[in-house]
Amino acid sequence: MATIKDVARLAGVSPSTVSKHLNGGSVRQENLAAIRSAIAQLDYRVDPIARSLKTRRSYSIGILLPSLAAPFFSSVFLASDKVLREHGYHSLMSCYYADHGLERDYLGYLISAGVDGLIYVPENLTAEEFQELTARRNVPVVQVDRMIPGVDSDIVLSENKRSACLAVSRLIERGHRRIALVGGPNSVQTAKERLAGYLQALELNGILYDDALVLSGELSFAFGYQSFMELMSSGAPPTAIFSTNHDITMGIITAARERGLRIPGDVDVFGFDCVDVCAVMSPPLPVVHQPEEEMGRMAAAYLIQRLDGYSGEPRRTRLPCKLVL
Amino acid sequence: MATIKDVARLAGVSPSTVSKHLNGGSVRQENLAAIRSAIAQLDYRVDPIARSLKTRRSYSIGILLPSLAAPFFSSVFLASDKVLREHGYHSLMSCYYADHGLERDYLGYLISAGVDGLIYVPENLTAEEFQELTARRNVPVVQVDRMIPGVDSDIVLSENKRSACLAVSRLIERGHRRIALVGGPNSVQTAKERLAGYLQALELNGILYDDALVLSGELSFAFGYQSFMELMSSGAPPTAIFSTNHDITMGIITAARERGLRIPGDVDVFGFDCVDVCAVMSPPLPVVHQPEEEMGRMAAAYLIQRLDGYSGEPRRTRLPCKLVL
DNA sequence: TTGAAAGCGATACCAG
DNA sequence: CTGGTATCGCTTTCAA
Repeated sequence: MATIKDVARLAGVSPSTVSKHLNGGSVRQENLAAIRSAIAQLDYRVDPIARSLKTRRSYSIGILLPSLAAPFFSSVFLASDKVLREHGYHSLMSCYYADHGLERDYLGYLISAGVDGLIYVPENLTAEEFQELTARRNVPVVQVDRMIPGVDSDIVLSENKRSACLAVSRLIERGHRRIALVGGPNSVQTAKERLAGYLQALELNGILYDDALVLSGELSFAFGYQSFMELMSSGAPPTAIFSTNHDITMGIITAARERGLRIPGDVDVFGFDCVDVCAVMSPPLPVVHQPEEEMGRMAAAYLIQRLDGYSGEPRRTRLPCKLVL
Repeated sequence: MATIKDVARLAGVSPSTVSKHLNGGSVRQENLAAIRSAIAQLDYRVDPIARSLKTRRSYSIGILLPSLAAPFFSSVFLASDKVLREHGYHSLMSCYYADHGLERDYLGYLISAGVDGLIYVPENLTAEEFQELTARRNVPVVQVDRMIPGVDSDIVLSENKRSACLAVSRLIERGHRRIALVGGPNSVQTAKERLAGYLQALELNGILYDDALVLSGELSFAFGYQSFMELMSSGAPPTAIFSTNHDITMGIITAARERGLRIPGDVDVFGFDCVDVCAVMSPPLPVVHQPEEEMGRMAAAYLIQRLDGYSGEPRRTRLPCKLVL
């Protein structure tokens, strides 16, 4: 691997001059030509490691997320990546597969591995763990989609409670009184908020809360499938289900079909996310659509502002969702 | 941020001694204590950037993949991550969202960003582009799931042709003669191989190839959905469909249900991947199951061997798939 | 505009 | 075992 010195030597200038050119400075015509040719000849490329040791910038952004296989994240991070790239950054993702140990480890790793900033979708970390891992490091973090209560960072969320309430209200308007909720664990703040919205809708409509109708568990296809079977096997099954997660929704739909139950004929279902998939069903499955692209863009924008020196109070943005019926 | 010098000063030893301890060397008892206490007191952590400038090792492995939202990749990289971690490495993923420009850019970026090795799922790059981007760099690459023809690296694939042939043969055994294939673009080697298996099965069974029954396109839900509609709207629709991709399969199933066609009653479908999802349908959708975990583990193992100095010929491994009926 | 020299934070060699 | 010194590759004064 050629170094900047090799280039300098071949071009007959000093390393400083090469460096200057590399970083957009102006150089005398003839030197410019010589440097360019030397670079081409040697296939020289700057070593980002060495560069960032000196500059303390790597122009890479860490993305820490719990799961690869969710269209929601795919959309969010495609959008954030686009913005980041426009500003000269690259995204480096680490997936912790919803594992607490991995989440800790990768958070610590990314923070000290030299990323300039971090977009983080938390799941199981406590505020204390987070503080400990990020203390003294000067890496701005933006939490997306979820948040660790007690962690002060920029945050981009959607209006989970409000959207959930609207969705459930919709089901109530359609005449349902026994509405189940199948969602994520309470350790996930976002799941809690959606549950709160569900409860609010019940309350607003004078419907009594029935413990047996609320199932919280893994954000997975399997959990959705099992939950459906469980709910429908009970003595008093719900007439409608509000599912607060994509994978869960898919599990529910599959289970319903397997049981020979029509949606929405026999049981009504309201989902969250996965608009593309749901829109194509017949009839389309109504869902709460989160503004993935905007969430991604905004997270990236917040991060870039911090990297550009902005140091105001942590911002908490709640983006509105749409009900797609 | 405290540096090794700060620690040395506080501990009353030289940086070299601290470094020795940091890297597992033995140090006199009293110094050990002093160093440890200094590290704790200062919350010192080694700077991986500086370290890797010197050692030329970052203990990070790049993972370059075309898509986040595929359970297949999730399984593969969970498995590879596990192996890599056991050997002290971390995974850093970049997703290029099936975009050629992004694929190029991120490949170049990762290669020069200091990853020690790369696990790569290619899609659109030519061998020339690949060579150019990786030339002179000494980063071992393992291709997984797909391959760029002409690129000599370790490769872990599954037996695409054979599995496809078996799957289609199965459909033929069930009495089908008009079998459609819906799969990926020809630029993806793996898609080609599966098509080849399909053709082989037809030939072995004396079935004439019908151009109208073979649809190649994006590896997406939408393409599967459209393809199904197109196939079933034609004058002579197939009685069975072989789908060579998860997302495509989901699109097909959705479309079939929308049309009110029963699987396998009205139209038979054989899929690829997404075993968990397909197993839970009723009746379970038969699929070719690739050994994701083993693919991931093996890719990681190959990489680690290279990083440990192994320099034999590039290895091409074909892992057998299972038909899950 | 240019280049000599210092330094980013850590490791490695080698003499003591 | 210990520590001085050189060095990794690049950027950054600062004087010329």
